[in-house]
Amino acid sequence: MTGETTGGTTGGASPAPSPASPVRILLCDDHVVVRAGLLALLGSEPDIEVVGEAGSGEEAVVLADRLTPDVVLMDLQLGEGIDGVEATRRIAADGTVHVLVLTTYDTDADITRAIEAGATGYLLKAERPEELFAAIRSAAQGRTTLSAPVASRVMARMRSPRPSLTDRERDILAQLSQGLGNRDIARALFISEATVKTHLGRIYDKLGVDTRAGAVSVAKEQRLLP
Amino acid sequence: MTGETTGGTTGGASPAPSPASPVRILLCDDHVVVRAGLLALLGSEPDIEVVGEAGSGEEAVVLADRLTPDVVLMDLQLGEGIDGVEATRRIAADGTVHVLVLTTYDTDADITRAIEAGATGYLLKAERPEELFAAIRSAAQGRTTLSAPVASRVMARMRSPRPSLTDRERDILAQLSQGLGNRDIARALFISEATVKTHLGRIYDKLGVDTRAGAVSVAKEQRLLP
DNA sequence: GCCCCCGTCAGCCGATCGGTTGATGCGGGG
DNA sequence: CCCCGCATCAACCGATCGGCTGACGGGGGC
Repeated sequence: MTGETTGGTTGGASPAPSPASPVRILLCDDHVVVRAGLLALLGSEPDIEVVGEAGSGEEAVVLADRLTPDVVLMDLQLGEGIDGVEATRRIAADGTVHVLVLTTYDTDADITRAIEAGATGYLLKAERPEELFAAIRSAAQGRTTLSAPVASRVMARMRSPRPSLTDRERDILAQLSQGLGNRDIARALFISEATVKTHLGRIYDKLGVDTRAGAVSVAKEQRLLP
Repeated sequence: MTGETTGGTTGGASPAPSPASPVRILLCDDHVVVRAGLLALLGSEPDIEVVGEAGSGEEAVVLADRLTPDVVLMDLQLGEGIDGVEATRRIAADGTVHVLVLTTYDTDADITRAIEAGATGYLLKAERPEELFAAIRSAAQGRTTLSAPVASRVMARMRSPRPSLTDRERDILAQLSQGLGNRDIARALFISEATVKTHLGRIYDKLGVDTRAGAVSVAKEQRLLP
C-alpha cells in the first residue's frame, strides 16, 4: 500500500510538502496550556499549519487517520488512556504519518520506547523554538531530529551493552514495586519462588543494584514501570 | 513593614488591581513552549499583562523583586537550581507578591509544600483556560484558587490524620531508596542499626507498607524524595 | 543441527530484615 | 511540673532475602 514514502517532489495531488503548501500538524498533549503554547508558537511560522488538536492518545490516533497530517507532535505523558508511546506506535504503524515526540523527559527508557514505537524524532519541551521549527520541517520529510541531550543519551546507549529488561523481568519488577515478597510474587505470576529469585538476580545485575529497594528506586527513576 | 496586604481599593500610587490597570504577571517555567503558551493564552485577555519571564527559580526571585508583579505564575519543576517551592517561599516571604502555582502534578507532597511555602493558589496545567484567567484575577487580590482535583486532595488530607514524615524519617527514606541495608544507613547517618530499624518501622506504618521495596515505591510515587 | 537466550525450577547457606518489647534523653506545651 | 513527640539505643526471634550452583525445555538464528 504505502508505496512512495517521501521523495521530495512527488507529483501527487494533495499532500506535497513543498514551499507552496505548508506542513500540516496535529498536536497531541493533555495539557491545554501546552497545546495553546504550541499553537501560538507555530502560528508565527507561515509554512506550518496546525490542522488539529488532540487531548488524548485515542483522539490523536483517530484524528491522525482522519486528517492525515504531515507530522503529529506527540507528548509521551498523556494522563488517562493510552500513553504517547502506544499512540505513536498506532499512528506510525502504516508509515504515512510521521510522529515527532515533544516531551519533558529525556530518560533512556522513554527515548528508546518512543523510537522503537516508530517516532521520527524526539525533542524536549525546553528546546529553543527554532529547533522545534526545524525539527518539524525535517520530520515532515521523514528525516530524524533529536535534541542534543537526547542524542547524547542515544549514543551512550549504543555504546553500552544493554540495560534493557525482558518482558518477564518487567513483570517481576512490577510486583516488586508493590512491595510484595518472593512468595507473593510467585503466586501472582503463577511461577515458583525459585524462578522469582532467578529473575530478581538478573534484574539486580541489569540495574546495577543488589537489593529490592534499590531496584525499585532505579526502576521508578528510569520510568521502567507504568 | 507589609502593612496593608490587600483591600480592594487601596489608594496607592502604582499597583492598584482595578479594571483600569491590568493584572501584571511574571511567568516562571523552564520550558520555552510552556512560557510561549501562557504568553499567547494570556495575550487574549485585555486585563492581564505579562511583564516578565523567568526560566529558572533564581531568575524569578530576582525579577519578582525588581518588577513587583501582581502575580507570579510558578511551575514547581524547574530543572536546574532551586525548585519552584523554594522560589515560591522566597518570593512570597515579604507578602507583596502573590504566587500562583501552575504545574503538572497534583500529588499530596507537592501541594502541601507549595501551600506551606506561601503559594496563593494551585492550578494544574490541564485546567481550562477560563479557570486560569479566573485564578489569576483572584490571586491578584490575594484570594485563593485551587483546581478541583487539588481541592479534593486538600480536603482529604485535612480529614485523614497525617501521612507526613519527620525530618529524620525522610533521611532514612532517602538512604533506603539508594538500596542501602540497615547497617549502611546507620553508618551514613551516624546512628545505630537499632535506631534505623525503629525509624523504618514507623515509616512503614505511615506509608501503609511493610517492606522496604514498598516504602521506596510509595515514596517515589508521592514525590516524598528529591 | 547446534547454540544461545529466555523462562522455568531446585536446594543450600549465611546475612539481612521485620516485629516486638522496653528503655533513655531532650525539648516544648499545657 | 508533667506529659508527649521525637530521636536514640538494646536484645531477641522467626521469616525472608541474596548469592550460588546446577538443571531442563523451547524458540530463533547461523
